[in-house]
Amino acid sequence: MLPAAGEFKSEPLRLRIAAVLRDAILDGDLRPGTPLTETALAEQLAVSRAPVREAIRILAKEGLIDTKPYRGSLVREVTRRDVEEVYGLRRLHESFAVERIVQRHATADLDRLAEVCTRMRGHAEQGDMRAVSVEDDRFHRVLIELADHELLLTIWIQLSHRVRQIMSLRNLQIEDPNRVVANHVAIVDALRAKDLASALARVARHVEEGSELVVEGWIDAP
Amino acid sequence: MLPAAGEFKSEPLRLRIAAVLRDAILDGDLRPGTPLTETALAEQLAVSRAPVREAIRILAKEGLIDTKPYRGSLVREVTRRDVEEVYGLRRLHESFAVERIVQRHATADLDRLAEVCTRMRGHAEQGDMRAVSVEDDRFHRVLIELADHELLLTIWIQLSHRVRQIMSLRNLQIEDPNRVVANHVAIVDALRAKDLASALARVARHVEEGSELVVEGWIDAP
DNA sequence: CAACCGTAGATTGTCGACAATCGACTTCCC
DNA sequence: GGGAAGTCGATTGTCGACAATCTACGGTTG
Repeated sequence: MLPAAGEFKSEPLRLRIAAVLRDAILDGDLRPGTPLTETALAEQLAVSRAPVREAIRILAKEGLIDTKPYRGSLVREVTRRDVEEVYGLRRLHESFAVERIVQRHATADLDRLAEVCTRMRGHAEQGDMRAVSVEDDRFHRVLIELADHELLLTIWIQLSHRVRQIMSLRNLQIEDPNRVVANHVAIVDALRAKDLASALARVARHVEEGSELVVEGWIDAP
Repeated sequence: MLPAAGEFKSEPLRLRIAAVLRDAILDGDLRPGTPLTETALAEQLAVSRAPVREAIRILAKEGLIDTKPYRGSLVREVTRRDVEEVYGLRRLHESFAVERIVQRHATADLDRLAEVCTRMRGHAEQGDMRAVSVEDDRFHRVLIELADHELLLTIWIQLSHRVRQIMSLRNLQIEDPNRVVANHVAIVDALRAKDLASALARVARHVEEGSELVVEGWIDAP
């Protein structure tokens, strides 16, 4: 098997740098408040300031970094309000996706969701919580994709980044994996049955649960 | 009266350039398909390529410009699908805002909306359709602001840009100004009465009308 | 001692030059 | 005449240097 095209013709530097920084932020390696100075990063990464600068701009647009003119950038603080807003919009957009899926009779594509569920169940049975949450992410990503709405997808991607960051900052996996699997299966079932009301309710409930789990006891930085 | 602070300490160049280009695109002066080369723009604006480059990146993130690595940028084409997607999300987000406004008992702030309506009515009576649509924009912007949701607002701003571009590309003002005013007043009334169902229906209807008016007869570039 | 001014250090903002890449055109060979 | 390799112009990608700006600190003055 030949390597993917992306391996040879490397992406522009700024995108690779942005990806590195993004992962570091989203995984909590760069905690909120950490200053990001162009010069220092450029030196560390052994590149010039130009691509670093552009990477920072990209992440700023994604809401991961705060930048003040002539003063520098730092990893954005995540307040309780941010968490509530992110989850609120997440619920809104997932509901929208569900509506469209039911309307568009995309029942055939639902197999993609079902596949994710079975993989998730496998990991759950083996107690691999890490893998479960990866499939969890994928599930919701696929759900949005099935809505067949480009603009929705781009907004969703931003939101999902924020969600990932929030989860890493509050690294608790106290959820019951079997329950998580059951929740997702229930959503697929409702979609298969084209039961819009039920699907909406289950999605809303699911997001709500996650939100409560995270918001509860969230402490804002002073 | 002293000049505003912004007059003295000028914003970073990239932002001013981005603003200029954005206005040009949104007003239809730069039509979709127009190539934007960094060198040419830099020369025209008598600046270096760096800030021009950043401005282009900003607009690319906003979905106004398409960029291909090493190939250049051009004003993004707007397809019928784009129009449908933009209006679909616009409706979604305005509905969300209405829900929050009713929930949060923000009835006092509704005066801000009422003010916009009266200004709009004034312009309508004088037949100044241009001014009416400016107030129209402001109305929906204020509506979103009243939802008191920062993330929603940032997404909305992007959406409103796209809406503005779409309107300029299809410069028809065949709407009856008095009808437009009445629609907005009706929304405020429903909000005042805390009649969520009615407010949602009226907003949805309003957006739908605008959408139909624009989508109808939209021709995609080949 | 307090308030103010000015300066120093750090950081971003802007610039011009060079390198890398892409797509189209040309040319060469069959 | 057709196909493929090579080349060329245009454009972006990257770089290092210099300028502009901000804040904090320290000195000065009443």
